[in-house]
Amino acid sequence: MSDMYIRVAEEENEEPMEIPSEDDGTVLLSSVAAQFPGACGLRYRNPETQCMRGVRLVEGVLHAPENDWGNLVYVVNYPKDNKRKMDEIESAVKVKRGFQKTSDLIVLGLPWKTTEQDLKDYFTTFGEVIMVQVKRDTATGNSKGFGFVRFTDYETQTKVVSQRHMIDGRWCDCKLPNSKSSPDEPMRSRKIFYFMQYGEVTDVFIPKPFRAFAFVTFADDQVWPSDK
DNA sequence: GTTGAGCGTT
Repeated sequence: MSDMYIRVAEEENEEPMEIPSEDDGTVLLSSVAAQFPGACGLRYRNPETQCMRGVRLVEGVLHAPENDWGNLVYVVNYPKDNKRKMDEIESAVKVKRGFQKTSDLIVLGLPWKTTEQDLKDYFTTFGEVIMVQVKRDTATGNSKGFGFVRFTDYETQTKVVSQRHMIDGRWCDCKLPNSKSSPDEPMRSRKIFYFMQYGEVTDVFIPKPFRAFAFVTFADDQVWPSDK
């Protein structure tokens, strides 16, 4: 009985992992938790009733149903609190995918000759454009050498802000404007949830101006993404 | 008729 393993998976349809049992046929919860951090128990689907059943757990020791682990795949239980966090992660992902607002971007370094049509033609190659502006002297009509652009999709905005742009022969920069009309930055608290699955987050730093990356500090010095 | 870091007449 010293070389027995039971098969355990994160979810019913996922790749099982073999977890060693003890000499008396039990399995230590700590053995499960070593492979599935945060685990608080096991469950399995009863072949007769097709219902999920919990595995008996007494003082950190998991006991085989009917004194035989059989060839079943056991599924890891996590505390409800963890489940709640996972829901928050999923909703945060939805926020990123669907409800992220765009803002006007300032375009610096434009050639004097560049028109709004030129700007629209250029930026449309990245994605759908809501509007473009070239700022001009009201008296002369001459370009001031900068303008604004707004995109439909936040993904497009992120892409555009993260690189430089060759427009009519000059390198230009797109940034979030300092001044008005930027309904941004309620994202700090949301972004944290992306990393909560990897460990406790102690700090999040998002560079200003926005440069499409950020620094996340963990309490633990060894955090790795799960390999799914 | 010029210029080259910045921040938006409506």
